[in-house]
Amino acid sequence: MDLSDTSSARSSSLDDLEIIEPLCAVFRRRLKAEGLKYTPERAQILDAILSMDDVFQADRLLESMKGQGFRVSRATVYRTIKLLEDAKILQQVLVDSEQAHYQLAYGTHSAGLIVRTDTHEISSIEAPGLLELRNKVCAELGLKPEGHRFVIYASAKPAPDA
Amino acid sequence: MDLSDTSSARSSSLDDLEIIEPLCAVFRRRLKAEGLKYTPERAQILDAILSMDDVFQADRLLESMKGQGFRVSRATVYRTIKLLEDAKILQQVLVDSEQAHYQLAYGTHSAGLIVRTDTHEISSIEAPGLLELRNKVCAELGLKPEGHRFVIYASAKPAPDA
DNA sequence: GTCGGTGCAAATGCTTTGCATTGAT
DNA sequence: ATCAATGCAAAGCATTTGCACCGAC
Repeated sequence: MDLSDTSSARSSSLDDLEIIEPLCAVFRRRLKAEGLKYTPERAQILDAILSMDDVFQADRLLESMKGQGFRVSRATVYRTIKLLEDAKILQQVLVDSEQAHYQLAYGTHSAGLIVRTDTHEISSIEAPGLLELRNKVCAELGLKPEGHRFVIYASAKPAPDA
Repeated sequence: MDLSDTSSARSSSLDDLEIIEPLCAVFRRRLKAEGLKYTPERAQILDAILSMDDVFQADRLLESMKGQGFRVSRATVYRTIKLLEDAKILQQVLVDSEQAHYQLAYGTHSAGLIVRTDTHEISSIEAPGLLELRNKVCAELGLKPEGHRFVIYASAKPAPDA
């Protein structure tokens, strides 16, 4: 199963489609291309993901869905997340070694994240030059870059008084 | 338990000590400062770590030790790794969401890693400017930087023929 | 009507923990 | 001697999987 295939009639990348085509349509198309089915559960899960924070965890997603009255099983949530990863709609981000975190892959976040060590909030950041740095390093080593990730850990500054 | 305390007689940071003081001495001192014991198992584990690859996993460490005829329990390995992390001798690096990976914290690796997606080899890299980038981003957000990590995923270049 | 999908519960795999015993200081 | 450390086996947790039933195509 390779949902990342882009050699269909519309071969544009996700980046191009995000604005003009809703993600659910992208997903549906990728599924069909693999002979897989676009079920209500999968639609609901993608929908719920769109209403989550930038970076979320599978368990929180399930929790959120249950809170909204959806009846999905944990297994289906995990299975669908995996499908969305395969389809390059979702990507895993490594924040800590506890639970997997995910974020939408469209919009070409510069793969930069800032993790608040005090509040545990996570957000994407603009960190220019990473791509170039990555490519330079890979070129020097004679390797083909596949991806990269930059995570900053930070906390609130101490009160400026005293 | 706070092994990271550096307010003892010798208050220099690990970075200063790495060359002039063997890590086992550092560890021993930090343990003593906390009223903990420097056991043969702990010494052996630290020793085994020094002979591991730059980046290693707890399980591989245990395996390697068993291969060398040491008789440590899995529990002790995990417990000691945690102590070494507390003591800032070891640090966790996030490479994938499967298993935790560790590397020695001394030597001020620039917190850059390259992960081969084909062979799964992991090595540290020099990636200049990351610290500055981190500090700049944090300054803009009014946050205090605590740490950062840059991971590049790459594979062998396809054969240059054809 | 066919496969693939779903939910459930059991299984997995890494890591942690309770407890009785052992050992460093 | 004391109090922490060890080893074992059991427990925990996030995630995955087997299986019987269900439903999208």
